[in-house]
Amino acid sequence: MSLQDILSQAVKQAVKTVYGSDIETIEFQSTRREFAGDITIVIFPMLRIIKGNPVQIGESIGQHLVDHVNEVKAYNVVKGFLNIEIDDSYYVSFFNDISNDLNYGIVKPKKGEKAIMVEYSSPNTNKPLHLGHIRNNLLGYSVAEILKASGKPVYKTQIINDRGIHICKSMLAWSRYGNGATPESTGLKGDKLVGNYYVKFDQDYKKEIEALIAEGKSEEEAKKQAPIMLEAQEMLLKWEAGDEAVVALWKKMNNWVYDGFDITYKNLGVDFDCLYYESKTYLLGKEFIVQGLKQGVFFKKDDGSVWCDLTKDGLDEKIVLRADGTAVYMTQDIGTAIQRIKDYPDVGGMVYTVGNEQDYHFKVLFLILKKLGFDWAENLYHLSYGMVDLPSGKMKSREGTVVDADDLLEEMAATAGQISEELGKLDGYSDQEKQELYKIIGLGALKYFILKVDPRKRILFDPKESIDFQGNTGPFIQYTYARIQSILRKAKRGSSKVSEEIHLHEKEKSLVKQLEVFPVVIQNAANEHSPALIANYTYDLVKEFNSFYQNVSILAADSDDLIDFRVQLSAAVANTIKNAFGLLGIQVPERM
RNA sequence: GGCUCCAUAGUUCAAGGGAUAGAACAAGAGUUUCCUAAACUUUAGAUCCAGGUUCGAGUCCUGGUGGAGCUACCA
Repeated sequence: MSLQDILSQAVKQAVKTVYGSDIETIEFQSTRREFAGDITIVIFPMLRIIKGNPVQIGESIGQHLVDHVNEVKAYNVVKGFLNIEIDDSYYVSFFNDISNDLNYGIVKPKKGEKAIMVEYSSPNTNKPLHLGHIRNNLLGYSVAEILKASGKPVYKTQIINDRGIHICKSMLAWSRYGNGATPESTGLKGDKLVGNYYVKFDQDYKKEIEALIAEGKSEEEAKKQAPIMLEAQEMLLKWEAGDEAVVALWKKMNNWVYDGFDITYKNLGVDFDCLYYESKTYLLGKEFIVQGLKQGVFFKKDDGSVWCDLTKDGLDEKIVLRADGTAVYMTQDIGTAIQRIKDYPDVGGMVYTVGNEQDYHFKVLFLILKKLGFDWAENLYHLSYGMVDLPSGKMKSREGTVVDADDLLEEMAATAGQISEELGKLDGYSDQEKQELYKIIGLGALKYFILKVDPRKRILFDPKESIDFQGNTGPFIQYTYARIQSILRKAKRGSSKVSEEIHLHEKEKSLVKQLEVFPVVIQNAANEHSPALIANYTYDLVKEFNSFYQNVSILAADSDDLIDFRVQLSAAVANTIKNAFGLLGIQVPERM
C-alpha cells in the first residue's frame, strides 16, 4: 500500500472518530520547501462536510495521525494546510525496496488487457519528411512507449498516403525530365529524388497558369485548364483503372520513397508494428455506410449523396459518400478503423497522432463510429498537436522555408560535435565512437526540445539559434546520467541494504521522494497522452540530483554506510533517468 | 459569420481550483587543489483587458483584445 493510501485511510478514520462524518476524497500535495514536512493535506475542501475552524480541524487530524500511524513523525498546521513529517525509516525502507529494481515504475502489459493502436507519421509519398513530421513521429512514438509502460499492449502503425493526384504529379514530372534517374544513379535518397520532381511539376504548372492568364483566362480557369494538370488527372484515372505502365511506375517510385523514409525513421529511432496503405484502404468503408443507412445513422439526399446529421451534437451535417457513390476521406477513415479492429481483435482503442488542423475531422469521425455502435469507439483519442512554426511563420515548401528532417538531424549531431570539441570532452575516443555520441547527444537535444512542450501548444523553432545544450535540455540530463556512470565506475559499490538507522539529509530525502512518484507520473502521462510530463519530471529529478551532487561528497562521505547509500541512490537516479528517457525515445550515453 | 484551440519574466517553457506563480536562456555577481564546470550558488524580472463564481482563480464562467486553425461531393 502506498503512503498516500495509508494516510488517506487514516485521515478518513480520524475525521470519523473526531467529527463523526465521512469524507470522500482527500487532497494531497507535496509540502512546499519553506515549511517543515513531506506531504501536505489541504483542509479547506473538508469544510463543506465538517463545519469549523480549518486550523483546529488540521490540529486534531494531525494529532490523530501521529498517534495512530507509524510513518507519521510530526505535523504542523499553517492556515488550512496540514503538513505531515514522515519518518526517515519509511523512505529508507522504501528505497531498499526499489533500488535494485531496474524496471522500477514500468508496468508490464497485463494479460488479457485490451491493446491500443497508436497511429503516427502517416506521410505523403511525394515529399520528404520535415520538421512537422518529426514532432508527429516523436509524439506518437513516445506516447506509444508511455502507454506500454503503463501496462497496456500497444501496436504502432501508420497509414501511408500513397495514392492520389499528388503522386501522379511526381510521376508525370519524372517521366518528362527524369531520363531514367534513380536513387542509385543520382546518389539521392529516394524520397528526396521523388520530392524534386514534385517541385518540378509545380514549377511547370505555375508557368502554364501564367501563360494562360496572359491569354486572358481567369486564374481559376487557368488552374483547371493547365495541360500538365489535365495530364496528371488523366494519369490518376489510368492508375485507378489499373493501367499496367502507370501502376508499375507508381510502385517503383513509391518504393524509392519508402527506402528513403526508412533511413529517416531509423535515424530518428522510431518504428512501426504494422503498416496500412491508403491504396488498399481507400475503397473501404462503403459497406458500413449502407449499414449505417439501415440503422438510420445516415440519410440520403435527393442527389444520392449520403450524409450524417450531427446538428444535434452541435456540429454540422457531414458528407460520408459522394453523389456518384465514391468514398470521401471520412468514408475511408471509418473503413480503416473498422478494418484495424478486424485485423487485430485484441485492440480496444486507438490513438491518432495528427495535427490540430484536423480536430474537427476526428471529432466527427469518433462521433460517427459511436453512432454506428462500436464499443471500442469510446476509446478513441486524437493526439492533436500544434504546428511547428518558424520565426518567419509557417513552413512553406513554395517559399523554401521547410526544415528538412534529414538535414536537421545532421545539423544537430554536428552542433553536438562542435560543442564537445570546444569543451575538450571525449579525448581518447575513436572517431567512430565520437560520431556515435554526437548523434545521441544531438538527437537528445532535438527530441527533448520538442517533447518537453505540451503537445497542444505551438512550437517556435528558430533554425538559426538552433537548440540549446545547456539548462533545461536533453544534453543536460544526458550529462548528469554520464556523470553518475562515472561515479559508479569509481565506486566499490556494495549491494547491501541501507541500514534503517541511517539519518537522511534533506537532499537525499528529496531525491527518494522524487523517485517515489515516478510510477504515478507514468500513469498520468499515459492518461493524458503527454510525454511533456515525463520530460519535466526527469528534469526536476536531475536538478535535484545536481544540487545533491555539488553539495555533498558521495565517495568521501564520513561513513561506509553513507557512501554505500549515496552510491546506491545515485545509481537509482541514473536508472530512473534511463527509464524515463527511454519513454521519450532518447538514449543516454555512458560518457560525454 | 459560426465553431475550436492558444495567450504567463526580454525569450523558450512549467504550475492536478490551493500557501510567497516555478525553471532555463539572455543580463548582473560568485564557485574549479575534491566524484566530469554541458555543472553549482546567487541578484533582478511575468499571469492580455474587464467583470463574475469561490474561503481561495494563471487555472472555472461571461464579455472584449490579439494570434492560429477548421468551417470542400480535397486528402
